[in-house]
Amino acid sequence: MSQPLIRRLERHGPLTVQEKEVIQEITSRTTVFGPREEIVAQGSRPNYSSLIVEGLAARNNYSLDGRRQITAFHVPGDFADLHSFLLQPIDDGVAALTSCTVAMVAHSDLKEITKSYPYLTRALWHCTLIDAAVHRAWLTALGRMEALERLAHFFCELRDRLDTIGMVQDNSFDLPITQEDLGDAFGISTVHVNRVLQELRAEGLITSRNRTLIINDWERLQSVGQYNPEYLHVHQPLERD
Amino acid sequence: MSQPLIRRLERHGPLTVQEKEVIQEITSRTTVFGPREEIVAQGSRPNYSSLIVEGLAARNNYSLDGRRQITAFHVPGDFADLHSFLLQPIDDGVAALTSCTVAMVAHSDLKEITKSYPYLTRALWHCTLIDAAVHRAWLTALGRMEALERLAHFFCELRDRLDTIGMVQDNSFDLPITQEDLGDAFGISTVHVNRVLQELRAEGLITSRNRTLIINDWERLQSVGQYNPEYLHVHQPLERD
DNA sequence: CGCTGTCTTGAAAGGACTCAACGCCGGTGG
DNA sequence: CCACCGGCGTTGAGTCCTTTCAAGACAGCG
Repeated sequence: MSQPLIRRLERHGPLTVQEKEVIQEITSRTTVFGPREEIVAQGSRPNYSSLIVEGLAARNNYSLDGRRQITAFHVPGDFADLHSFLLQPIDDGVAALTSCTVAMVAHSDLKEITKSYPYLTRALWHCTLIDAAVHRAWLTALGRMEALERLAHFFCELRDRLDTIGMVQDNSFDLPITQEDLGDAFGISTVHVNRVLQELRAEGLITSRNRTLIINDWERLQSVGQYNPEYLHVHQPLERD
Repeated sequence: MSQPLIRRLERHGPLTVQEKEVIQEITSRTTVFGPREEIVAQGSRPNYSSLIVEGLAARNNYSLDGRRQITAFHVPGDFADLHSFLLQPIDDGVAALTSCTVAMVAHSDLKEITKSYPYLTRALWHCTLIDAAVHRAWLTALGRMEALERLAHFFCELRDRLDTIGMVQDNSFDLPITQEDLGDAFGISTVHVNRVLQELRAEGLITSRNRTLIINDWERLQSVGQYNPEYLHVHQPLERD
């Protein structure tokens, strides 16, 4: 299997043979985590960053009184905590939603990259910037959109992110996220998630059963969610020189 | 006046003379913007990043139907859109809240830094990671906290950020942010901001008059806002080698 | 002195929450 | 092979936080 990080970085421009070798090398150590298992603990100081090779993961931020906020979902090819390279301790823990294969990339290797591979450095930096751009899209959703719009927006986002890695067929994809998770991500109660999902179904926008989401009306779902995929910068070229 | 960016970066570790010279050089071109003036337009593709040298600025993200979400506030020493170096077009515009002195740092200069100054590169990357960490703290506030807690949390955050640049005296500081701005940042209506502020005042936590905020009970304000300053990474050391 | 942006207040309406109970389904173990 | 169990989804009713609309007060500025 080709390294998902290489594919991910090459979305923005080709890598040299040498760069690809470096990536291959630093991502060779992998571990498998079971569903609901914690990959990185909030408040810990790992000396590696976790790259999702396979599976779906979430970043959890528990507030002082124990409420959970999911700050990100991660698909294969995403670094779940690349920021822990420079930011310690880690302020949000990573947990597997499904069974996950994770590559542990040593921070020392990342540091070497910043010394010898300027383009790779910018590409990795770029990854963390997209992460932040998604945070901002979520901020707008949480701050200024209603529950129905938030979920519609998220389903659009997830569709596009999964599509770039070939995990969408006919606007349908696996959705191993519980209603409780959705609530914790988008600031609504589990009960209300349930009702909003019913509304999306009743509106003919989606079908969901057995952990599978089918988007029945892609145009209208985007419109309801006020979705504009630009913030994902999926194929934005990254200048090499 | 010593360059605020140098002071900012040196919070995490000393710079070499040469590094300081580089920073001094790339931040030499400055412009002044009046209150409410737009510094960078949403959707534009600037070839420089804006460093706030003096004044207070906000990042605005307008959704498709025109609602505004403020995604960040920036104090002197902050890059308002360092991410535009690698992420184009810019997804959130920058606007001055007060009169602002802004240094325009050419992206070409930043790219040169990534080629020749690994430590500076990591330090700048680090700046964008803290930016994202603040986003996550806001996500938790917007998703899982009530209006009262959100504002309490923000006042704690702002106090600490202003304190590191010497703009707080006796737990009081200038607050040139209107109630409408606060609402747009924390997902509440202007009317409700007003009522929540009254409650914070009635509880004896703050006093606010004439664009000045006085924190009367710092301990309790932090407790109400469930505030833990760790995510700001104010004095986290950044390894040089 | 009047204008305009900002702050304040009141009342009614609505979106979302909490609590509590029930249904569904796949997995486990006897 | 079936009963039990736990996780997840669904439903109903009452409550509460927050919004909207509308109007008035205040303050700085030209």
